Amino acid sequence: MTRDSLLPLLAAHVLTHGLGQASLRPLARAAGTSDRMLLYHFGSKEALMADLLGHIAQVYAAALDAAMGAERAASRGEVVARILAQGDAAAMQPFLALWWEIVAGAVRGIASYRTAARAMMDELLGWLETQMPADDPDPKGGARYLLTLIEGTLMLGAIDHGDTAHDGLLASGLLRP
Amino acid sequence: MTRDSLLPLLAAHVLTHGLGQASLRPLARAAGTSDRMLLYHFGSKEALMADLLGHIAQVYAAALDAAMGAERAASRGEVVARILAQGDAAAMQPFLALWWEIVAGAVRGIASYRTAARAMMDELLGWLETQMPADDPDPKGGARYLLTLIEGTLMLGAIDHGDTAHDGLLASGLLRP
DNA sequence: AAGCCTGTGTAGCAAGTGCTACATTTATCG
DNA sequence: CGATAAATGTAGCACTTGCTACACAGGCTT
Repeated sequence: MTRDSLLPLLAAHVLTHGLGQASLRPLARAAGTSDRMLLYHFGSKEALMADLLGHIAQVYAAALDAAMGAERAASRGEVVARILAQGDAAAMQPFLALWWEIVAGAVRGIASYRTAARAMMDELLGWLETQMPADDPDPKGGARYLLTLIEGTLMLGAIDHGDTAHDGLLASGLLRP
Repeated sequence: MTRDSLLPLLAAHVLTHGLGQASLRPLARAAGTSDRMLLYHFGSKEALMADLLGHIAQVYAAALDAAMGAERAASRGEVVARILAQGDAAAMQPFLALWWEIVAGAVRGIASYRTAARAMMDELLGWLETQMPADDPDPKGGARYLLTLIEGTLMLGAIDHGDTAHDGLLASGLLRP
């Protein structure tokens, strides 16, 4: 059991149960080892969480790569629709649920959370830029505009205000009814 | 020490220290009482949190009321600028920091968090509608559009991507450079 | 073969968690 | 005043938290 072979098991547990349940003994159980060994491999819980969040950010990046469509979208609205469909996919749900815990931790100043949040958002923004329509007049600014809208939509969806966000997107003119 | 006189003290502690540190003994210390008495007044920690989050939602609503400008904005961009300036205000920072913990809890299915999140977002949306320009062609949809943008901006700001959001707002055409 | 480093199990510690039992004070009402 | 109820203090329980001390195996080099 090396450190690298443990990370996927730990990530799986955190993705389904959340960061609140991420204490050493449950994590160890999920990875088939003991709290003693987790500390042996990672040094401390803080270091473990840093490694783990880093690993999760990598997995997220890989998931985005895998989801990257071959051909570009024809309009900004199509980009938004594609990404939101992507966000609704079952495979992305655990990431979304985890995301808000990471944001909350980042705001509270926990360094590893900040790092993971930045990494995941950089990844998403980069991906978004590649997805912009070929004839977009301002792909860079447009990607940032869409990212802001998308994140707002995801947040509203997370608190049962999905309809609000949907109506907002309709009013933006990006989506057709 | 009645239940209602305790709530502001508890809210103050939670607003500055976060929900992660909200265990009975620290809360009791902040309110000048004992864990024993908190349970006596609220019945259980779960009930306490429900009451507390409800109270915080009320305080938030009051803060929004107090911040409501007298005259309407002239354009959607001005509405966004006003609200973001409002969000940057020191008085709102504790609410913002708490907000993401509430969202994270809501996503994990904790009922009282969901309720508080809904209440606060309903309040903000209602406030936003009153702030829309008088000549806006679609105040209701527009408010939802702006809400989505604003929440996305706040989230990006929370993870050091404030510049990204700002560029996005510029690209949206709502804000002038 | 002797020693040593890496990996692992067992047991435990001090602190903190929500909550409870019991006793006691304080206030209210007949 | 005396009784009854509401409010509070003191101790503690069973459990979880991150982390550590100690022992002990197995394979490695010399």
